[in-house]
Amino acid sequence: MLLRNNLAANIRRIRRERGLSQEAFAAEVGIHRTYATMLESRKRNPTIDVIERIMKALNLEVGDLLGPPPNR
Amino acid sequence: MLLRNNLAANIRRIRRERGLSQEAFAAEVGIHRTYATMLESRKRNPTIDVIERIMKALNLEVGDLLGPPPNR
DNA sequence: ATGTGACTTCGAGTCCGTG
DNA sequence: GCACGGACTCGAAGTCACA
Repeated sequence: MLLRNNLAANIRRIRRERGLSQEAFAAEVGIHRTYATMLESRKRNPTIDVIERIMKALNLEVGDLLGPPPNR
Repeated sequence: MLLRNNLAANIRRIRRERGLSQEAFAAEVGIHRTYATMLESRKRNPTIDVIERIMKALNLEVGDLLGPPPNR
């Protein structure tokens, strides 16, 4: 399993758990709306600074974002 | 604590635990010698693909690399 | 509200070397 | 063996128009 895929799945899952649209999520994190879309579709290869901003904005641990997503 | 700092400390710690030089470590992971130096000195902002290559090369979990380093 | 292609700028990542 | 530097390429960051 690729880290990039874990990230995509975890973002989408957590974002929906919290009832956020991609736009609201992007605003929280401080990234562009379209960039958020691209992360969820595994089209980009983000740096750890971006990962960090997501973690801080959503109060997450690294495992929550990059670990294997719960299989559902 | 910044993710970039965790990474730097964890790489250096694990690399030394395994008795690898920076050069040997870089060769294992498949990155450049000088880039390995820069990661350990927190001078660069790697992508998650690089993180992944380090994890796979050294058989690590995300928490081992990006989590808070053991305080010793 | 989500997704895509295209664009510019700047830094990720490599390669040469030095002390 | 490690830190640091300059010069280079290409891809990530960040944005937009449009569907």
